[in-house]
Amino acid sequence: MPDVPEKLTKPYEPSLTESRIYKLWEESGFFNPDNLPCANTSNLKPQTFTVIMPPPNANGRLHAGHALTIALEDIMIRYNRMQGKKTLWVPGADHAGFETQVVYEKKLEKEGRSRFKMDRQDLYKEIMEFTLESKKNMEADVKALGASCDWSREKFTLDPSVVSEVQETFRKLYRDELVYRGYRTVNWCTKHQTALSDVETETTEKNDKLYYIKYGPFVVATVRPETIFGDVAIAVNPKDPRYQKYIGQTIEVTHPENTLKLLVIGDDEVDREFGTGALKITPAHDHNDFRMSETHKLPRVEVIDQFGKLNDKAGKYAGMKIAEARVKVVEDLQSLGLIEKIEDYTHAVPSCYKCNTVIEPRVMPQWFIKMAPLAKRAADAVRAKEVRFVPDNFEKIFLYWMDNTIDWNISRQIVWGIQIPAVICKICNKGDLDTNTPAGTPCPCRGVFVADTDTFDTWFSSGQWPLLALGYPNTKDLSYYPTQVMETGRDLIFKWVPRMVIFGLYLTGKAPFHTVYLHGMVNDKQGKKMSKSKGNVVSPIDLTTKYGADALRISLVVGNTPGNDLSLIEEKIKGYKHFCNKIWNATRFVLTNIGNTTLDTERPSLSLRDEEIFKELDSVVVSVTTHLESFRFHLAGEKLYHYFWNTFADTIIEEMKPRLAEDGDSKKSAEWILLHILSINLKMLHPFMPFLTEEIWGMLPSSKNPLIIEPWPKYSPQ
RNA sequence: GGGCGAUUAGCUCAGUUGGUAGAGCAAUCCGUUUACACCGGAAAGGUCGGGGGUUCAAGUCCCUCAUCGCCCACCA
Repeated sequence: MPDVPEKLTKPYEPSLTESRIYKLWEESGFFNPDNLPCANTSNLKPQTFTVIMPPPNANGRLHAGHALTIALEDIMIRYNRMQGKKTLWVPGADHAGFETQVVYEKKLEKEGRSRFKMDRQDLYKEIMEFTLESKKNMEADVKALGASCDWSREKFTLDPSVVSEVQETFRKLYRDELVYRGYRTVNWCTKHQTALSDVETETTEKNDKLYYIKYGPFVVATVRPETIFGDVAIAVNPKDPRYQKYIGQTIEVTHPENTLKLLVIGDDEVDREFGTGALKITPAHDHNDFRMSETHKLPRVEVIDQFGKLNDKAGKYAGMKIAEARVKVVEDLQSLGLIEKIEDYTHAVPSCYKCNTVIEPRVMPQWFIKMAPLAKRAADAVRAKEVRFVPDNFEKIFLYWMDNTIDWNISRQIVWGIQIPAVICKICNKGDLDTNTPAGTPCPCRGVFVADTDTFDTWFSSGQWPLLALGYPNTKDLSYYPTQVMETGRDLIFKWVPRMVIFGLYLTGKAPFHTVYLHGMVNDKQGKKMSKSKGNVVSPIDLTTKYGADALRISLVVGNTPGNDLSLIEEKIKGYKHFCNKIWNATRFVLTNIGNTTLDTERPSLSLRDEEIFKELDSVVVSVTTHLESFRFHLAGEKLYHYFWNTFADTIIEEMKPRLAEDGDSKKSAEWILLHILSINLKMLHPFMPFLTEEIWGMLPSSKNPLIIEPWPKYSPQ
């Protein structure tokens, strides 16, 4: 019996293989496309294949969804690398502005500290230290999963070059009049003390009361009686015969604290069927009412401050929190006989997606991006099929989003982020680029321009990520742009994907990727979303330790169709660990039975039955290749699994056993068949199960290059 | 109120252009034959959510209903 490596005589043990093999790959340099054979041999420009990794948040460990991302992207990358393409996968880390700030604030809270009592610079420095430390852990997790990405090109969203380019984009938008300083209602979180974009709010069902309040000749229905001090008008539908006669009149309304003069306006937006058909207008604390104040030129009276308390406009209610004031105001209105009735009412209320605090719309000066023209270009590109979606029904969702944009508030009142390169006047709220107007310049309003301390919404920088990750505007790597595939979670179809398309088109005229592959969410075994509060979070690193990265990877991919959610079932991973061992044991059998046959041994003459075996293998190669080209990774993986186990191991090996016991040509050809089928299987399995296959590849007699750069099998060897 | 997805074997899910239903796990029986018990073999298990339609043929296309899930939404 020929010698087989000692480790092959025992069951497969991933922990003895994985970190060693990863190191081998790193040292080979093949993660970097500049070192690939195709980069150095041909004088022709080799075809490139590029994927930009969605940069994981550098504020914790990877979760199960990341593992799916890594598995899918690494499959694409390894497959295309083996196809001989100049293949680049750029890793990154996201500072994740508000997300990280929230994580860090929780940490501060536990220590009995508060960001509001800290110096901006000190806070920034602390979060930076925390982030850089977390970043290391996150990167170790990415490596543990086997990601064959080019670490020499890794980017962090707070790298100085990234920061300055993000700021430059803002300046360009400003010059192109696509960014403006607006004074409008924004989504204000009273806990986190910052404005949020619409995608950072979550609507939750709330049971409230609907109060019918007498307003002079009207009765208006409202859930927010505490805002009556900010009322400036009553709106009715102009077609409503009940109220038509009042339109244009000013009516006097008595409240507990004061008497208001309210203009009656007619507006088609008012639903005649809801409530009483008459609506009180509070422009400073309601997005709708604000819009009406624009069309009808109404004043805006602020009555709630940044902490969610009533201000002195509310007289004796000043200083009270919203909930408390509501109770008191209702009591007082009732004693004045001004409440006609109170109904139970269930409605959807936007709240902060991090702390669930009800969002308070507040009028604030902030920077906004004009979305309509940018979104139109993105929609056009998608309609022209310059960008396609897998699965394709996401195209509809994307287009719906692009056709219904509202201007994007990019100012955040937090320190953790990229500072907006602007100056503002705190008196008149005018703003300008820092490069146009240096801080300290007097403002015509007799104020003075000071540096804006606000930071960008994190999606403003991540929206430019495909370019930033390639070092834009530095041209060295721009030959990799546009990239081929953007693979990410389906929840990012509106948070992230459109912004990347928009900025890619805006900055270069080209969409940043041709294909958007969206995977579903990885849920727990009951199909429930994983969350820390539910305590059902499963760490991919724990699973890797227990079953091996290969088993985890392929179990996440097989049976998982794009766009659909996946239940993470440990039994399934265990099943694929068994598959790893099956491959391991089949290899042991082959290597102990092939005598002197090597990968270089010439093809012997084959029987008719042997030809059939290779014909079947050919059809597997064709089908696996087609599936991979068509993003059907789940089918490619399943096909390989069954071919290896049921056909190769159960049938072909068994069939060859008697021949191996003989002597002569039949034995020789049997040896050759076994080694070659094993070798072709290893190549095709490599993108799915890189560690195990690379380890075994190195044991095959006369294998030279590492498997990572072996050519993808096209057809059976002749 | 709108949109999307799902509904297939006990469980988790596949089933690409329509052509007589598949896998893993679980459960049943047999087997320890020198790659592997993290194994092999055998058998069992589904009127593909209901109803209609198109077709020679439908899990697959169309309509409709039901249930579940997700997302979006400015009727105060």
